[in-house]
Amino acid sequence: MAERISDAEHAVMEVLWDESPLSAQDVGERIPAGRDWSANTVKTLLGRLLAKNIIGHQEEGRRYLYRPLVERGDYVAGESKKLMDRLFGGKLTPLVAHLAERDELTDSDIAEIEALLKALKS
Amino acid sequence: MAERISDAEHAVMEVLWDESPLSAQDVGERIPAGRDWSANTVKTLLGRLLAKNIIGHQEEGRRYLYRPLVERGDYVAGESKKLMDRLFGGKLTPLVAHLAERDELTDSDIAEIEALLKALKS
DNA sequence: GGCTATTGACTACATCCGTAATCGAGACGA
DNA sequence: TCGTCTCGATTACGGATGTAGTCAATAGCC
Repeated sequence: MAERISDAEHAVMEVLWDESPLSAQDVGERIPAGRDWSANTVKTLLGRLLAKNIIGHQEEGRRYLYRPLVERGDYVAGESKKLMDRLFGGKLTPLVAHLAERDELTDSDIAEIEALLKALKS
Repeated sequence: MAERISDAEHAVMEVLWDESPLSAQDVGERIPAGRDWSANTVKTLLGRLLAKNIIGHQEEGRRYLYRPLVERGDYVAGESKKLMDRLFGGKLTPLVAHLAERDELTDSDIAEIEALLKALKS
């Protein structure tokens, strides 16, 4: 397992993580606009995710309802780790330092993170 | 520009970011073990990176020396942002929170980041 | 001057990805 | 019962990717 989730597949997963189980049609309706897919495309992606055992299905009448088999948290953890490993030698500090250097952290971001860290230490 | 760098290409870039200019052969020798590429593979990747204008070359005798045209920092910034946008709504705080929750932050990580943030505020 | 080794260029090819059309089986209305 | 609509399954297809072989030019060796 631990099969790769492609970008298009990820969009489908976000829908299912947000709400499930859903039919193929429901998923299609919930795909964010901009990603202008035909119903067939959604079905193909669901099929691929099924084949990879990343989602499961249950019959409901003459159609399927799909639900995630993988927790969003697990997926997110894996992706985050991959990025940190690849670009920051596996450490978060350089990532934060990098963002700070790039002025991509506002004062309120900093305050939020400080508060979070304070809470973690208690 | 701002062409996509694939995974295999990224391995080549890391070598060049670390040291440049290098010949194709030098790059091949510096690719980390485990990634067991033939010399031809390295040359193909260099060619693709050249075509995308991500690296440049200069003649040195009858061969080329390659060097990056893109800063590692810029690349890293883009990738980090992409991850945060995709998984954390573009905010760093949830990423930190997520890692903390997963016990992927040691006490010394937390201390380091706190020190970093403190420095940022001054 | 011809043979051989090196180097970049070009070609190859299987897989994955994004996107979608088509097909076949069952459900449903006429 | 027959055509139609709806689903999932299968097939399609161009482009990117990972990996590598072959070709043509050149440069050095004998």
